[in-house]
Amino acid sequence: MNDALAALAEPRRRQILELVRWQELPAGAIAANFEVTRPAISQHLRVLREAGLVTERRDGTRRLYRARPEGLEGLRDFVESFWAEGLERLKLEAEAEERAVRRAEAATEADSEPEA
Amino acid sequence: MNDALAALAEPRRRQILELVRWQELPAGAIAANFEVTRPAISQHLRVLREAGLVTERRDGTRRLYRARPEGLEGLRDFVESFWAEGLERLKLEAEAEERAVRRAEAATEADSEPEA
DNA sequence: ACAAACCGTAAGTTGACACGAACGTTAGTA
DNA sequence: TACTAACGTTCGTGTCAACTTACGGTTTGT
Repeated sequence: MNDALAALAEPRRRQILELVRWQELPAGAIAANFEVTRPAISQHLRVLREAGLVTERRDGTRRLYRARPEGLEGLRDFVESFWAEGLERLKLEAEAEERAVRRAEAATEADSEPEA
Repeated sequence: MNDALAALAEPRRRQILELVRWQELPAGAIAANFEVTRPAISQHLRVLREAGLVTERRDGTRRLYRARPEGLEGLRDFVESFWAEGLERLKLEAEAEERAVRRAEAATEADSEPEA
């Protein structure tokens, strides 16, 4: 999960990941979509591969890359738990707030009723 | 989503986020949990705040911070869609592979049967 | 064996960022 | 008003990563 976060933090690597999301593409074809040099893309592909976000398959002189969704599993679990538990916390606080308001209202009634 | 990824890429910011996940804490108390100086933590808190991952509330001279799970919504959607569609793609490919195997088996039977 | 195609690697440069030291700001207190 | 506490901010420094250029390696075709 840690590696996936660092790999995804780079915008260009997210673009590369989008490219090989549905298609299997050779490194040269991927590099042709950007304005940076081919070695730069090659380095990005290595980071993505070491993070488990892409697979590499050799076909003759070419190397074919493809997105690997399983590499996002750890990050998915992290985000999902943080998201779910965070909303749960907000819900509990909202309920506690509501109870506090009701107590305040009850106290106000108790104060004003003797006067009424 | 973009900002959240860059903010979470830093390990220390993830630790800070864990600290204020359930508690609301002042900057000094957060800094006391680490071996870096308070200004460094203050800068991290600013990054987290600008990324929408924490809320800041002033109480006298102190500033209280707390995790803000809604800030993860964009990143959650990104990861979730990539994850779900990726697994769907793998499933479709597995089915296509199975059909190819069946065709190959049928062709083998058709070749061998005339000899039998 | 030789050349071409495809790709990764090594070294150097540059920009971004985390960090520490010093200073500034706001709020509470005598 | 002085004084202190709790933070934030600015500036200079070191480090890391993305990029380019140049080079080396591997596979395919002749």
